[in-house]
Amino acid sequence: MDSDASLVSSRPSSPETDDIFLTTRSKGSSSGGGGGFSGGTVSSSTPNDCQPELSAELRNAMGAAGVHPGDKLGGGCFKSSSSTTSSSSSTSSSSSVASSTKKDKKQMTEPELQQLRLKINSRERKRMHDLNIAMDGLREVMPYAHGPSVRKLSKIATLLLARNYILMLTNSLEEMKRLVSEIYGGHHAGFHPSACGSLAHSAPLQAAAAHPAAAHASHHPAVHHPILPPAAAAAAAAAAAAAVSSASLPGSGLSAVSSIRPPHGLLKSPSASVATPLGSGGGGGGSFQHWGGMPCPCSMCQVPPPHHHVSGMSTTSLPRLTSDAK
DNA sequence: TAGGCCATCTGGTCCT
DNA sequence: AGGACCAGATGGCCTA
Repeated sequence: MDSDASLVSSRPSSPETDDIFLTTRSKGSSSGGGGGFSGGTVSSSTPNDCQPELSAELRNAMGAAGVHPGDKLGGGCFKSSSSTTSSSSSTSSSSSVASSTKKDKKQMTEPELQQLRLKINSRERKRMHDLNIAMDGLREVMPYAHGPSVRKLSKIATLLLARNYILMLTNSLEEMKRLVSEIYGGHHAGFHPSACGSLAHSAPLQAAAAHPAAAHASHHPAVHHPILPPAAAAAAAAAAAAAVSSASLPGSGLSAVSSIRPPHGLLKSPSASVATPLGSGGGGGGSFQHWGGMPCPCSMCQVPPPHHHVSGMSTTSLPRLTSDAK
C-alpha cells in the first residue's frame, strides 16, 4: 500500500495509548494485537494489553474503583514484578504512586508495586513513542520514502540510508563549491570554497562544469527529490546520471550515486501485485518504480551498485536486509 | 513455516 | 529519589 500512512495504520508504531486503551476496555477485549499491543510480556503469557499512558487521574480513578487497566481478561495484565502475579484485579489500591515510590520496594504492597510498574512502563512506552515519531520524521525527509509503491523503511534502513544521504549531500555541496569557484575564476567573493584544494578533481564533474545543465543536474544527485514531480526528478536524475554515474566522488571514494543508494534489500515491496519496486528481485539493475508508475531512469536504478566502503552500508554488511530484496 | 520487524515489558545503570 | 536510557526477553504481525 502506501509508504507511510497506511503502513503506520496497519501496524502503528506507537499506538495512541490512551485511545486504544479506552477503546479496548470499552470493548472488553483486546485489540487482537493488531493495535500494536503485541502484549507479550515477558513471562506471563497472558496477552497483557496493559494500559498505556494512563493519565494520572484515570489511573487514580481506576485505582479507586479497584479496576486495573488490562485486567480485561481476568488474567493479570502485568505480572507483578515481585513474583506473585495472581490477582490482577488488584484490590483497591488507592495508594498513590508518588507515595509508594518513596518506600522501599520491599515494603511496597503488591498494588503499589503494580502502580509503580505501570508508571514506569508508561514512561518507557512514551519514550519509544517519541523515538518512533522522530524516526518517522527522518523517513519523511529521506528520498525513497515517499513513493506509493515503496514500503515504509525499517528503522535500521532509515538510519543507514540517512547516513549515506548525509554523506552524499556533503559531497555534493563540496563539489558545488568547487565548481562555482572554477566557473567564477577560482577564489572569489562569497564562494571561496573551503574545499578547494582539499578535493581532487574528478573528470566527470569537470565535464559537468563544462555543461551547466549537467552540472546542475549533478548537484541534484540522482535522488528522487521529494518535492520535484516525478518527471522533473527523472529528468534531473537522468542528466545527473550522465554526469555523475561513473564518478566516484573524490576524497572519499564514495560514489555520488551509490552513496545514497540504499541496498535494495532495505526497501520492501508493499505487495506482490505492485511491479517490484525494488527492481528485479536480486537487486540487479531492475527498474525501480519509485513512484509507482514509470520505470525509474535514474542512475541508482541503472547502474549496478558500486562497492563503496565509506558508508559501511554495503549490502554485504547487511545480509539480512539484503535478503529482503528477494 | 521461518525469518524479519516491531511493540511492549522489565530490570539494571547512569544522570540530574 | 526519580527519570532517562539501555538491552534482553517475549510474543504478535507480515511476507516470502
